[in-house]
Amino acid sequence: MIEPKWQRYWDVNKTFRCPELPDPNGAGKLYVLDMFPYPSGAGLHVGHPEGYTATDIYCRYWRMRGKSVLHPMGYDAFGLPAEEYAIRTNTPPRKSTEANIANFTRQLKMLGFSYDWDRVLATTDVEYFRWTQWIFLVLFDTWYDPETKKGRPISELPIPQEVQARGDDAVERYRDSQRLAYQDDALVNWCPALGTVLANEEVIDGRSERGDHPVQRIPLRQWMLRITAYADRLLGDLDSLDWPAGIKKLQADWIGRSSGAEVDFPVIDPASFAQWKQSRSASGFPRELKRPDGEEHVLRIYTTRPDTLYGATYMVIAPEHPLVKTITTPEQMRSVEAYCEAAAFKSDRDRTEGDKKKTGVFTGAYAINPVTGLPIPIWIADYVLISYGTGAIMAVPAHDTRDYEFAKTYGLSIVQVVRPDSATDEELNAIERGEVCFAGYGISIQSGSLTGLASQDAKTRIIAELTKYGLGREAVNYKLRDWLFSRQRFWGEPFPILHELDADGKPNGRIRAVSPSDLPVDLPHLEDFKPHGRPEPPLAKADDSWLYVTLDGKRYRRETNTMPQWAGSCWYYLRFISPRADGAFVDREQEAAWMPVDLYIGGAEHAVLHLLYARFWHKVLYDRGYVSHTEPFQKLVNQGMILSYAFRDQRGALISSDQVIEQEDGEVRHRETGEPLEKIVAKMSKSLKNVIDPEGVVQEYGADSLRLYEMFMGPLEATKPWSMQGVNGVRNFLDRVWRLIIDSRAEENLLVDSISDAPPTPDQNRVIHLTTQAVTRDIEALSFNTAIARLMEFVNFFTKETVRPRSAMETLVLLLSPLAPHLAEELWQALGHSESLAYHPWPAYDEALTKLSEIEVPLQINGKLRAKVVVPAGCAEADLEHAARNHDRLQELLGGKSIVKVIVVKDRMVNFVVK
RNA sequence: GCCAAAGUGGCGGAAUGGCAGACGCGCUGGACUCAAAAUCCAGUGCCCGCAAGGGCGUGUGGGUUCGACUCCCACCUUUGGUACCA
Repeated sequence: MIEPKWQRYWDVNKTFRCPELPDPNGAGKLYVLDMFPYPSGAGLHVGHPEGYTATDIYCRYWRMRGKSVLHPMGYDAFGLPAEEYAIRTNTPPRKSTEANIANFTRQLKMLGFSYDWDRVLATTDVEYFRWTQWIFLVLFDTWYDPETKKGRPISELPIPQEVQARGDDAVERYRDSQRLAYQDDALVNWCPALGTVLANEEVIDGRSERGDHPVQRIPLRQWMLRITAYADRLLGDLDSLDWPAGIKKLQADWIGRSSGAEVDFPVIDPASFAQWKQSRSASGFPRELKRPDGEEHVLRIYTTRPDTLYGATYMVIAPEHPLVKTITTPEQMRSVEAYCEAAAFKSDRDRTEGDKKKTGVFTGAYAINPVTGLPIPIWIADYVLISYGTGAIMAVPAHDTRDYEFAKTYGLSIVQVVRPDSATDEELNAIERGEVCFAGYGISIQSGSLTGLASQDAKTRIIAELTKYGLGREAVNYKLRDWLFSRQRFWGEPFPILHELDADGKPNGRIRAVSPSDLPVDLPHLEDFKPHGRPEPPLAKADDSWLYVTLDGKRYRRETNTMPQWAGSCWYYLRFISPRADGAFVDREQEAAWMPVDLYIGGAEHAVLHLLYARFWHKVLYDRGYVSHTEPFQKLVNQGMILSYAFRDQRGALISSDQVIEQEDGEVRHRETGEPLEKIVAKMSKSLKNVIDPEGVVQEYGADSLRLYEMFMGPLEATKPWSMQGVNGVRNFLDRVWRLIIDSRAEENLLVDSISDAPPTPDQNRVIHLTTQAVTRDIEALSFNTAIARLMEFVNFFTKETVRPRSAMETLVLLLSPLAPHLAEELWQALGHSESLAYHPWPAYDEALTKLSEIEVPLQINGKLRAKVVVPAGCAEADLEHAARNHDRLQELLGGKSIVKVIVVKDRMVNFVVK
């Protein structure tokens, strides 16, 4: 078994240990990162080795090219599955997590990845999350200055006069409200059965994804991170990144910047509108609306289409809007209350999923359209979300599909104010009659001073007018929300936060950060961390000795929420740089030397959450001067998903693969019914019994075969199906490489007789240089499938050669070594080397030697291939044309036709255009 | 609905606008063998033809070009993602 031998060798010799700083005499630094795995009990699946092999090849290649390579691995080990498993088996999560990590490490080493194992870390290591907590304190100690567009220390926060006047307590509260980490009452998905809040993604149709338990929306005081402050920078800096365009777009859409205007609609008697307008004209547009009081109410809306303001025929506010209670008329109160109550029960997802039938209820109240002066009805509908914009909209049914649908349902009036630039009369009539909704840009009509303007110009114009009369202003909105950062779970990082208690032992609302010198705040030992059905975190059940702290004569209770799983993965790439650093989360000098990550490979499922969260933390750390770059991951590549074959019967039902018989003619039938089945490609799943276990593949075919197959399947970024026959194919190739060099009849590794010290023949030399060139280019481009194909061609060629120069075989072994390192090391040794080839210089190639002296050039007539002519390589175009014209076959075909034009491409082709 | 990626032999897939199908799987034939496996050699897009050769071929329809898998337009299909964001 040569694989364990070399794995031991690399381990014992620490072959892939990375220096603290890049070698100043080397070819530069390279930081290559894998998305570290969640160590589940199931072990590695075939998707892990795909990305990990790709990065491993890249690293091994660049080491041979002389770069200092940082290539670490770790574990993202906090999280709900571990906790659930712990509850089921009644074992502490730390114990099962450690066992899973040990298993993952064993499996990863079995695949021969060239990680620097001295740098391994887990987010659950106390010494790791000590610094996760420390970074949280940085967030807590930072406010975002919109002037400089930077995060700054909270001590530099200017305190407004009126706050200062109200005393220290008010100042403290004001500071707390401006921090990047702050507490807020948020509506959360609370699942009593699971005893935790759930992310929106974990709730389906009002029930939990796990266990199918009911989920309620309840307000809970939660920790939030002010990621919205960084929305503009997170969006703008995407430009500088070498990421797939699709992922950038996904992030941009997630941030969801839109621009438009805010407009105020007064809820008053039409008779007093003129007076209101005049007072607004004088006072200007108020920065913030006063809390609802007295007679005069104002609805502020946000719109991206202020140019359609004249077409606003009604308004809609969210059921949670603060004005619901105050403006609803007594007659409507009952139905409004019923509607709002029903809406409260639904989650955001519920409200937006399923059938999109619009529902709503009339408040009985009217607002004045500030440009037409006409009263328009105010409705409540759950298609308006309180969490976006101002929670209220102006409805323009003629030019917004949602408003249109709503208006049609409730018989509200539709007024057209935009005419399409180009449309048939029929279409124009249909819009005019309100039979269709036109949501595009065009020319404003029936819109006062805007009439005749193109939509974009109308926007600019109306915003100017609104601003002038104090009715509105230009505004920007984001879909991105602040990040709900706390969880009611045991298995996560405790917050380094203390709540001050009053004399009765109740929190008085003042909070205090744990001093950095008192970190880490370790998890307490809990006998019972099971959910109890109340939204109190499990840590509340900790011993008093953990829970209560006395500092400076004051009593405090620890924060009992824990951080979400994302926390640890937000900065692990920094810890890898100096994993044992004691005085800081990362060593400054080393950070500056290794960052940014030059290549980051992982699945596309992290396109938004992890990659956005990590960028956010990095920018805060940058603003506070702790890291030297604005972005962490310079180049990102998403590996494609590996699928597996599955079977479907005539009704379309999926059939478990152990129920299937494949016949010799390729037909597949059901084992019991004999029914013919369709072979399809599907995600691997337990129920389909089509899961491929990488460990089993290693046992049967070897790690090099698994690595090579996963790279040979197709382009790294493509989704592709697994085929065991394909694994066998690459295994055959590796065997052929072995037999090319090693005499398999002998017991020991003796070289085959045909290997000689003779120099390569010109033909052989051409193959050597051509292959070196192609493999070099392909590995650098992460095009491993074609690199392997080129090596196969090399082997096919030399298998036929009866004299195989040693130098050619050495080149082959070196070119193969990043892809199939175990076999390559063994062959390298057999070829007489005592050192590992891991740092042996990569073979060089001479482009001149890759060229043939004579080439065959295709001859076309009217673009159709008709003949070929052999000419010296690089021969002049005139000579090439001459050779083509003199070609017998071509002359025959050209006979009697007049040549209109001849296109000659040097070394490529000649095309005769004839009539 | 919207967004993204992709449609090439029996299958996975190759092809800076210039010989479509590299490489692998599968299949067919041959060598070796008592036989089988393994291995090696040859062939393998489809159609017509004994052959030489010819015709047709990269989802569909159009376009640009001397020349299109590749560029442009429209459409169809598949796979991901997303969902009332005003």
